Amino acid sequence: MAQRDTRERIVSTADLLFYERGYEATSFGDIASAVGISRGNFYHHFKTKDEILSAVIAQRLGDRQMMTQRWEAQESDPRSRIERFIDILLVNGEKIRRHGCPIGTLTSELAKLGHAAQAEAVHLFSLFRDWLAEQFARLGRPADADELALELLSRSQGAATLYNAFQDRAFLDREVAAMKHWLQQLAADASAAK
Amino acid sequence: MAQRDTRERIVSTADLLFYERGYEATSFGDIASAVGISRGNFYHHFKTKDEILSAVIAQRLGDRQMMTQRWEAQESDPRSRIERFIDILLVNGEKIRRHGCPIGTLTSELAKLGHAAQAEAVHLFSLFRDWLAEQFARLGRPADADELALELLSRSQGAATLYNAFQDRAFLDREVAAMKHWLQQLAADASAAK
DNA sequence: GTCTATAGATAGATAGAC
DNA sequence: GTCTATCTATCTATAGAC
Repeated sequence: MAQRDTRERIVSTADLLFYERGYEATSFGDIASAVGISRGNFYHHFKTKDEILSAVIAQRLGDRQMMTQRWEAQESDPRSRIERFIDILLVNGEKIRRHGCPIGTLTSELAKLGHAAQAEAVHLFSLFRDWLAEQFARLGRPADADELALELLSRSQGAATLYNAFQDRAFLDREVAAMKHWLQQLAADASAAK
Repeated sequence: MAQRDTRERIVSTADLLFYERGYEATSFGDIASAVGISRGNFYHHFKTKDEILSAVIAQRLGDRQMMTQRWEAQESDPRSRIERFIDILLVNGEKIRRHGCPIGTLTSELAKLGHAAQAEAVHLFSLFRDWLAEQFARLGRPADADELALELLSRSQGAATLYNAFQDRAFLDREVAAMKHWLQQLAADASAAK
């Protein structure tokens, strides 16, 4: 299955380069030389640049879905699961400092390009939005679970953007602490209401 | 002063196109045809693409500085001034829905490109950061004025990014209301401490 | 100060040998 | 399935006529 291997290597390499340099700024030649194949071979696997973008987004969707499933398996209570989401900012801190959030920056770029795949990229946000909403509902906030999910997504996006701009680690740590404190208050209020 | 006019038209047009399509995706030809001049004439005013980017950032800096000065002239108390900042999200709502925040998206793109002008673009954030910090200090929070300024900047960035992605006006309105409520609490706490 | 013409590099994409 | 060679379009940038 050498074909399958090459295809996967192309997608993984494109995923990384699209994140680090941006979609528009990454050429077929960049990807081909990074994978170690010729441009001609490249076109045997993907006919257009749009095709590889779709494959990259699909891979990211799969990755993130596995991530949330792992959190569900490892953490039993919704608050701990949501904390795992917040911790992405710390776990991927160095990457975010250099290249921003891989979901937010891709979505923004595709929106500007008027690219058809923008809707697919937004699915990446929707995946976390829906998963977080489910956790907030279980935490005792079924009525405004979706609003809380969007609010947390929004805060993490803002933190990623400003950390990328200012590169101020103290700011990132404060934002993470603030989100966890906000989450703790929600959990405490929910317990008191019972 | 036909030269000066042409130069200004180039900068204004580039400013708009860089915002709507992104810096990398906008070519000299795009700018030249939008202005209504030839590509050759273009190079009489700007020798490289980097030069025009610097001019665009400088113009945005001037615009935003005038904006904050206008807010200072029109609003006497710091809380009203900070509210004017929050209101940008509503005033420019339609543009943000389609193209995101002009400062956040430019900074992110330049960071990915490893572009030298990224530092200049971050100055745009710093301008608002410093101005907001001054207002928070006057509001009675001199000790953590800069932290509060970054927190508000962060929230507005997150709101802009998610509004651009989901295009959900109700979400944007909720975020604006939440920021104003947070500001009101800060002002009330500051008054009580006196 | 504005234009046309064009260089030189690189982009996405294709054809065909092996 | 991988390669080389090549096409066409477009990009940034320059030269020189008017």
